[in-house]
Amino acid sequence: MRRDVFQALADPTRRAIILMLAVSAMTPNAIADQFDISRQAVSKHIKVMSECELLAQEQKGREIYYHLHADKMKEIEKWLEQFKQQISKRFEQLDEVLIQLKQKKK
Amino acid sequence: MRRDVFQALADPTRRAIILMLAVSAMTPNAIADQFDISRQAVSKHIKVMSECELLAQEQKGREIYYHLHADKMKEIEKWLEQFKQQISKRFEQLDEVLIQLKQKKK
DNA sequence: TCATTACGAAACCATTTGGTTGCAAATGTA
DNA sequence: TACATTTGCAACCAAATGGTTTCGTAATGA
Repeated sequence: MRRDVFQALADPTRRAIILMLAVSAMTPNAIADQFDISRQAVSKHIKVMSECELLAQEQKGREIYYHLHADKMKEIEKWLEQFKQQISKRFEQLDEVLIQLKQKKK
Repeated sequence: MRRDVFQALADPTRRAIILMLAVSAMTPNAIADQFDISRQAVSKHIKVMSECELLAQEQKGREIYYHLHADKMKEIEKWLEQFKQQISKRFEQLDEVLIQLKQKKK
């Protein structure tokens, strides 16, 4: 099983859960109330996100509050930075072509 | 089948392909040469990315050059913005708690 | 004309995914 | 103590995923 933040973001339900937990920690029941799927289905999503260290749990009596480990999202940003860096290479290559065309003219 | 940019990014091979195509368009064979999997496996990844409109093809004789539709990546950035906005709400709530504590002291 | 090359499509397979229902354990409450 | 609530875990299922091999077809070049 692949377990990284990209995998966590791949499912729309998980993305919605992440946006909710970004505001404040919640219990599985409270999260499940917001969706049309079963509590257990939500629990599975929570498990996936826990496995990629996006979530931390805090037991309070019989309730478990899930907190978002927001820093993990930086991995996405890091990749996006890498992506933009590659894009800039494209333009560098274009520049080279233009320079070569210029030299041919001479 | 879910077909969005998040899905496209979920697989590490696809992420690597995207980074390559960000620099310049490539043919399926040229892409496959960079990986240990079969050309057909790469073709499947290309298909997934095409279906979520991340790729555009340009036929040149018997070769097909796949170009990256880099703008599509903005959907990821858009979601990340939304995420950060939610995170900021968390601090607004914290501020409220502090204000309430202050008022209780009086 | 004919072999080669580049590619997509199809069939197949094991594994993963996203969902379900049922159950047991732990905790809080009457 | 008895009962209700919150939760995780296991079993199960259909569909999707990521890979393979095989085949068909269109363009290239000798």
